[in-house]
Amino acid sequence: MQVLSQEWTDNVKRKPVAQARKPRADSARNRQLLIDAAKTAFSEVGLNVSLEEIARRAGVGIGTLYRHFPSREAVVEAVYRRELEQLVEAVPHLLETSPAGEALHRWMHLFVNYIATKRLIAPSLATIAGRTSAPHASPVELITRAISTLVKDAVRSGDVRKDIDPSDLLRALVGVSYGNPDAGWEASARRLIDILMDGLRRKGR
Amino acid sequence: MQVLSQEWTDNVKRKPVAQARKPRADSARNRQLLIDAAKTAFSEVGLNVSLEEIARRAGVGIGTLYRHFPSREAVVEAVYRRELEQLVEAVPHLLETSPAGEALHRWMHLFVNYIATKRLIAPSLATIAGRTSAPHASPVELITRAISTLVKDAVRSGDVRKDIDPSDLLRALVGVSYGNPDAGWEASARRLIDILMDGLRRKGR
DNA sequence: ATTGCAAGTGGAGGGAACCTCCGTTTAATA
DNA sequence: TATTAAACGGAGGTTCCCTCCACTTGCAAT
Repeated sequence: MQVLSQEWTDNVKRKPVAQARKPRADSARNRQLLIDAAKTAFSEVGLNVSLEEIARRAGVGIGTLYRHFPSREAVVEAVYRRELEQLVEAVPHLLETSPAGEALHRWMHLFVNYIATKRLIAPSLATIAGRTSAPHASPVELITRAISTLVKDAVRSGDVRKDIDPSDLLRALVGVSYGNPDAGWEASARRLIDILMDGLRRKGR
Repeated sequence: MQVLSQEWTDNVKRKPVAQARKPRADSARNRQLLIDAAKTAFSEVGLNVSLEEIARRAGVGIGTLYRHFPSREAVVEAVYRRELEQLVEAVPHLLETSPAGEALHRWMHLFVNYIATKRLIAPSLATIAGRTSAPHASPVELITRAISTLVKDAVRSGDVRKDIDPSDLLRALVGVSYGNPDAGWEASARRLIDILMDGLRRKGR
């Protein structure tokens, strides 16, 4: 489920004049440790947590953090990117291990996690938004594709009613997550999602 | 045109047991100097300009800055608030010194200034949004009221056509300012405003 | 296995920014 | 003019940022 690091992906595409060596295992491991540590540190301490503390939590030196992420924003972006990746890549996994209806239901809860992270880091994400280079699909696209797959499967298997448009469902998810008083929005969103799911299951009896 | 400082307004309301002394003139002056310095420093250096530089530009000590604004966010908020105040309070002044049509035109350009500031400081404004206490009118309300006054006067005086809804005009202003590529949005917005104004003046001939 | 070495690591340290604290100054009143 | 509380300023302790480089480690070739 873990995706390869961005650097490695890039290296593969590099011109193969004396082809590059495989990246070291510890490098990739440390990168993951740093992103994990950053995510929890952001939520526990706040967005202004010192980079030194993030390095400490990850069990690496501050120099290592700076090699992987040249700036605070790079750290934030990495956290966000990974969250998005996990959301998208969870789809095939969920469809393999659960009935399609339940896969959809679980994914909607993952979506709440994603929004939680996004809310947390939105302030410093703002400055880098709109800077996406050409070959990257937009988050909205990726998410739309993901939910469409799930809905289609769930409809085909008869787990949910036919008259449901994935885009409508996505709008509902965004609605229950965003247009909300700040305190307790997450619990509220999860309750509403469960209700929504119940509604989806009674297929227009 | 300058509004009284927040502190003084509050003091007036305080219980008059041995009534408070008038606040010192230098205090209010320094507050204004700080806000001015902060605004230009933000636009010239960036949002991360050090508070020490802001104090230096204002010609006051760092301790003075911290007495007036306990945190960086407080500075940002003060800049934004004053910008909003100026936008709203410009209305009567403009109406006194210009024909109603020109007052409206000039105000629309002030609106671009306001948006420019807002764009600049939006990232750190995000964290304090939605924290407004009860007795404060929302920015949208204030602005709507302002533009309504201007439009009504301009219609009454015959400077602009009758079939113009202030809300529509506001939406247009937001449109030309926001939904735009980042570079050069300001010049573009000003050109469009001039065109818009020409349109408003030909009263459905 | 051994070895060469590029890639990766860690943390000391210089510099910048934050923020407090308190002795000094100054504006408002009597 | 004298009094006094409010406001000022900036030294300095603390924290954080970020670079630099001597050291370590994993990959690949032998």
